[in-house]
Amino acid sequence: MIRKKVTLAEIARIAGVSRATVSLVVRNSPLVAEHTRQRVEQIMADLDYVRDIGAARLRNNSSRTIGVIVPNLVNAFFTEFLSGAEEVMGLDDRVVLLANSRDDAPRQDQILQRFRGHGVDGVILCPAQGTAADLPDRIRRWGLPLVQSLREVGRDATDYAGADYVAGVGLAVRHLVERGHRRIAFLSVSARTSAREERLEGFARALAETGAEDGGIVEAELSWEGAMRSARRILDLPALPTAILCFNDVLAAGLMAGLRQAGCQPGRDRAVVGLDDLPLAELTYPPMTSVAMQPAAIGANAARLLARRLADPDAPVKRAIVQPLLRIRESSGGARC
Amino acid sequence: MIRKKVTLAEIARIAGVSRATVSLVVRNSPLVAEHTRQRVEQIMADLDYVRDIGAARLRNNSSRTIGVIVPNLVNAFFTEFLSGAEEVMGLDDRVVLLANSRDDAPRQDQILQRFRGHGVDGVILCPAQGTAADLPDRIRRWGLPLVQSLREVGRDATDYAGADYVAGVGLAVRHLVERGHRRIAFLSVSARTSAREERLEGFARALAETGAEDGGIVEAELSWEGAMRSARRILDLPALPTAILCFNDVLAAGLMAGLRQAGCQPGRDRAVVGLDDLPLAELTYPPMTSVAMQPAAIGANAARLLARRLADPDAPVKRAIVQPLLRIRESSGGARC
DNA sequence: ATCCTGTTTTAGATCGATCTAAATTGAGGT
DNA sequence: ACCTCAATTTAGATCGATCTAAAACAGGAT
Repeated sequence: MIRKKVTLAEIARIAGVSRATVSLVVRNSPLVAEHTRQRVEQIMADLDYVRDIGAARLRNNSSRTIGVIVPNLVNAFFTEFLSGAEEVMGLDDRVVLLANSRDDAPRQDQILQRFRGHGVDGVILCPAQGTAADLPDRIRRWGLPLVQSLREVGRDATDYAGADYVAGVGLAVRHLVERGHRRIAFLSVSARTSAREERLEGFARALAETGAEDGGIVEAELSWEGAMRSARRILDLPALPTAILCFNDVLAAGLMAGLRQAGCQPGRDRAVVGLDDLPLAELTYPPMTSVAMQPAAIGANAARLLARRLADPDAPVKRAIVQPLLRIRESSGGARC
Repeated sequence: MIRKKVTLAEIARIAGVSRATVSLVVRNSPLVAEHTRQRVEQIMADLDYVRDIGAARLRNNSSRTIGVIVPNLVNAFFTEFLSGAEEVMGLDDRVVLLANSRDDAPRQDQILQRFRGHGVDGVILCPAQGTAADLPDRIRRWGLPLVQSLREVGRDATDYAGADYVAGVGLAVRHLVERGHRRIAFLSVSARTSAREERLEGFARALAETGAEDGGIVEAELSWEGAMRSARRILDLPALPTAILCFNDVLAAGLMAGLRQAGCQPGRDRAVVGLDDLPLAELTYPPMTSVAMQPAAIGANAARLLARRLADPDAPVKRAIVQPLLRIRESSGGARC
């Protein structure tokens, strides 16, 4: 019942032409005569021929496969990113090899080896926490085109797709200042990544520009529960901030739950602002003010950068930076308690 | 600076043995003498040899690649599923080709062809809405092992990994009945999938078993906003239900927002219960009672079923069904207005 | 020395598509 | 009839690893 695989050679035999000719037809070469092309295409359709891309790659070195490595598949930030990248790759008839580094650098190394063995044409990498700064260089020496995204190591070493985190944090801080907040705290994460540094830098800069006071930087584990537990530490800060800006929406949501548990109503007693504007920002109570980083657009950019790099390996290094948008909802209200 | 690829032949030349021997070393065959193995392995390590899996597949027909097709990459239900599957595949040193069908059957067909061309060893498919019932058969005729998951067409046609949706809905209904609700509505989706049918069937069955009254079945578009708009229609139902069970958490969250907008407080005035227990269930206000379907566990099961099928193509068809768990929070409170 | 046996190693073909360089075809010009 | 030139087609090698079937080798036993 299971038919044996239909190959180029078989099509050629039936059509009475050589394998080379059929190969030209498959690749839409203008070299074949129109009537030959039609006959061969008819036969391919009849026999349900599927071109073996692996075999093709062996010869011409293009697998139409790209690897994508993300540090997390639960956080919507990364899955929207992935979704954007997959979408654009599909348009180009490329296929995505997916792997989750779980933010673990050794695991990430393994994955890269695996991808290498599978002959990917290029890699989109969101580097795990603790990735060695020379990783981009090592990858380059393998002859593997690389685009970093969302995070990066070795700044300017490779093409990069991201959002302007610094500006995004600036939007949030200015919004809070306009609402009359003077002392703003930042709920950060412990994991050291470029995304964290940029957000912290944006925070410091925006404080300087607006003249608002640094309400303190508190670190939480990157999880809903971690942020919830951090509420206590924030309320115990020597000089109580009236607003708290959070590293991302997940932390902001957890913090809001924690504050409420401690009898403090976010959006009324304390302002809370998130970053990323994930769908969950609309679901929290009260709905969360956040800054949209548009991860799907970043993913799409990353895919386009990689496509460009594959087309021209010697093109100059390029950065595609998405501008963030402030989404005002209700969690950034006043400060009464 | 870019070194040429290191091949088996090169290792063989340097080690002074044949390609065949090196190949045996690569595959950990017991046929090679210990000292040869060590010498060869040393050289492979020194030269940073990476085995070309594509070339290997061409000969022995195993690419250690499996395709996963999901209908959506934004809904956490599917990304958790994906995460579970990717995880287990990685343990087995397999790699995941990911694609998003966007719940579109023709697109899904294209993807399958693409996967076929890439020589995947097998496919985990969550069939798109409107998938032809004979698709599993067609895929079988291609000689491509298939596991369906989360949804299925042509029941019992293939291995299947899922959750017991019928039982899950039963848990929710019984919980509501225990809380004193007698008239329960169901907020469903328009997209026709086996998951929808099962949940509806579970609803009908649970009503029959508990003697509760069918409060009506309302359909919404599968999105947060769609559910929000449906609140009006539910409140306009001829006989107002005291509780609404929703097809999934996304709908339940939207419905809760819509109800609140209409001046009805979920969890106090009307009970709302979701299905799936996504992380967002903890973030809604009030926190949502839901039934955990454990998509990550389902994904892991799907991967294991496929691994089993690859090991033994003639094994009998098997189903792996996860038992759902009721998570009681606050949205399933009383009915006062 | 010779034969046997079990252990290691290997030459050469193979998977399916593509590349190179060359052959074939056919039309038009002389 | 012969030559040119462009348009088509093709034989054969090639990519890198694995398979098959057979060869080489070592260590006893005779």
